[in-house]
Order: sequence, then structure tokens, then C-alpha cells
Amino acid sequence: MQKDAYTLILEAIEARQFRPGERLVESELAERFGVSRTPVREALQRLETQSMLKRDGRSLIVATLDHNQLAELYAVRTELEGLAARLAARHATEEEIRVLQSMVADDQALLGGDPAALSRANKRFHKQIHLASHNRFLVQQLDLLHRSMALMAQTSFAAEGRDGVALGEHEAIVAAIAARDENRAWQALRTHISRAFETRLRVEAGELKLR
Amino acid sequence: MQKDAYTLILEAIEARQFRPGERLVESELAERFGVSRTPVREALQRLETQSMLKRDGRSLIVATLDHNQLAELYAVRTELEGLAARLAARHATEEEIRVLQSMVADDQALLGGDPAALSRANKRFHKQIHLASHNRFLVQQLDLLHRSMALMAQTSFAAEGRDGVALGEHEAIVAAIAARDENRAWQALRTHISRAFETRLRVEAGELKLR
DNA sequence: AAAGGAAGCCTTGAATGCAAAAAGACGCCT
DNA sequence: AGGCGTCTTTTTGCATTCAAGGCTTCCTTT
Repeated sequence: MQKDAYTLILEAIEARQFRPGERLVESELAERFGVSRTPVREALQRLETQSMLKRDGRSLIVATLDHNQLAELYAVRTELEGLAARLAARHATEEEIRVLQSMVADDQALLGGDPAALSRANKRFHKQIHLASHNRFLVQQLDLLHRSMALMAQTSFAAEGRDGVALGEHEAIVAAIAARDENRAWQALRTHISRAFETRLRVEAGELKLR
Repeated sequence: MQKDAYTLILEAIEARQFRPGERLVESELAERFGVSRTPVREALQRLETQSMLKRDGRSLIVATLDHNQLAELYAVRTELEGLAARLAARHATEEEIRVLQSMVADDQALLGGDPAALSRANKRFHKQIHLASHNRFLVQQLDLLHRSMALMAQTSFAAEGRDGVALGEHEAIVAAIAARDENRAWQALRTHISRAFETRLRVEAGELKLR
């Protein structure tokens, strides 16, 4: 059995096969995925409630993120990721901390490599921190945010030199969590998000080169 | 034309016509609302993605909130409402501030009255602060949280004396926002949420009487 | 009497068909 | 030639139907 329509459409959006602003027609998707319109419709509506899709008149288009929305998203993200770091420092199990440590260690090998692979590793790292917070509402809300981030142009890891800096920031976060230092973990993660936003702005402004 | 299935089911959950834990059967809902199973199905799936419904085997039940989840929810809520207060102090227009001030003034008249009316007024007040943040992601996420709160037993305004205290807290929040004092607004709203949680815990423990 | 199995019913998942509404294209009139 | 109106086509929304899966209940067997 193959994946359901919801997953297929979501993956297609995340893979940028459907671009922000692009219109999604039920019958086309149904044919493309070899199912009827019914499951496609359901998938589209679920994605709409998650703000991945937006209504434009009667039809649905892939949501777009303008500059303002980007700033708004990062404002919320900073707060929630900071909370996640604080809670992870408080609630993470020793096993979870070791997983975080090994993730950071493994990421050394990826430095300078494929930006897409770096981005995936980064996603896994942050996801692991979310889970370590042991707060399912927080996990859910951060999931939503990260979904919306998939609508952005490209990963900030494509920026020249960003990967090494980010890895250092990751190390600082994990160290703070391992030390059970809530405030330091909170601050380290906020700084990390802030830097990532800054990088993205520089790329957008054309100041930073992409590899 | 009447409201769509999604709104009807959501309202029924919020009105506690469907209780947490209760199983929702598509065909029953379809008959009750006089539509076919198709729009009911779509509505149920949307509510499931918002965590208002939960899968239990193959069928859907209204989500339940245990004590742990309550604490997790309030942890996230404190952070997001605090951010909303900070952003409202920064971004609210003069008109929005005047609306907040008049809301607080009008709420005086409700003191000691119907807990349900107090709760509605409270919801409107907080919603107005969310909107004054001028951050649509934040509004969206807080909407989600407030939805989930509808799954809780009853409003904390039913607690003896809570309404007067809460109104005072509301006044402090609005004053800080009007003064454009971000930190004071942030702190005032966090304190307010913290007190509300505390009240709820006291009620749950049976320490506080309900009116 | 209890446990295991089979049969039937209930419920969900998916496809198809139909109607209505919106978007677009074409022509007509000014 | 341009604008307005109508007709056609596309696309969505909803209903109905069919199939598959699970659950319950009852019967049988040990």
C-alpha cells in the first residue's frame, strides 16, 4: 500500500513540486496520485486548516510567505523554540540528551556538503529538542510552524559558511540542556533562531552568496 | 443557508453537547445536521488535525484533557499570551487600545453575573489582544490553544471571587499596553494566565467553591 | 462454563455521479 | 474598436453507492 493523498500532497509541497501561489485542482491531483477526488479533497482541506493552503476565491492555492509573514513567523518561532529548550533542559531524559549529543557529533561529517542533507539533519535536531520538552502541545505547534517554513524559498544552510556557525550553536544548545541549565538553553536557542533569521534576511537581500 | 457541518460540529463540542471521550459517528452527525456523510467526514478530519478529535481505533472521539495535558497547555499558553501582550504593546493602534479599554470598563457590569457571559467576555478580551499583536501566526496558534481549552470542564470564572480579581488583572494588562510598556504588559499577562491556571487547579482539587 | 471461531452487522474509506457556481470565451451591440 | 452580456466549460460541493474492515454476538466445542 502506498502513502495516502495527504502525505503525498504535503511532500510534493515540501519538495517544491507545487510552488507557493500555485493553484491545486482536485481532479488533476486525483489523476496524478491515482485516487479519486474524495481523498484528495480531504487532504486539501486538512492542509488548508494548517495554513499550508489558502483559499483564493473558490479554489485552493499553495500559501505564500511575504516578508512580513516571515518576520511574524520567526517572532513566534523564537518564543516557542526558546520554551522548548527550557523544557528540554528540565525534562529531557538522559537517553534523549545522548541522542542530541550524537546528532551534533554526526553533523560534523556533513559540513560543507549538500545543503538539503544539512537541512534535513537540522530538522531532525530541532524535532528531537521539541520531543525532549515532553509537551505535546508545544510539539504540535512547532510542527505547524516548521510546516509553514517549508513554504520559504530555501534553507539558510545554502548560505556560505552558515553550516559551521549553526553547528557551533547546536553544540552550545545541547551543552546547556545536558547541564540542565534552563536559562542558558533558552538563550542559546533564541540566539540560534535569531541568527538563522538574520542569515535568511541577508540572503534575501542578496548580501550573502549561496553555495 | 445554514452554517456548514464543520462549524456546527465545532459549536456542538464547545457547547459540550458532545463530551470529551464521546464517540462521533459520521452517519449520526449527518442525519442530525441534515447533510450527507461527505461534509461531515471532511469536518471531522479538519477537527482531528486541530486535535479537537482523536482517533480511537478506527473511529473518532472528542479529545480529552487530563491533568498533565492541562499543565502542558498552560505552559505553552503562558508563553504565547505573553508574546501577544508584548507585541500588542508594541503594535496596537490607538483604536485597538480604546477598544480594549472599553471592554474592561464594560466588564464591570458583568461582575458576579452569569459565568458563561463572563467567559465569553473574557474570550473576546483576549482575542482582541491577540489581534492587536498584528501577528497572524500568533493569532492562529492562540486560536488553536483556545479551541483545546474548550475541552476543559468549565470556565474558571465560575470560581468564587475569580471574576473581580481577573478584571483587575485585565485592567493592569490594558494599562501596560496603553503605556506601550512591553515588559509590564508581558509580565501582567503572564501573571494573569498563571493565576487562571492556579484557580483551575484549586477548583479541580475541590478547594474552591463554584458559584 | 469458558474459550475459540464464525457469521452478521455496523462503520468507515473510497469512487462515482450530479448539480450549482464561477471563470472564461465568444459574439454582439453600441 | 471596446465594452457588455450571454453561453460554454471547468471546477467545486454534496449525495449516493459500493467495498472492506472491524467489532460484536452467538454458537459450538472442549
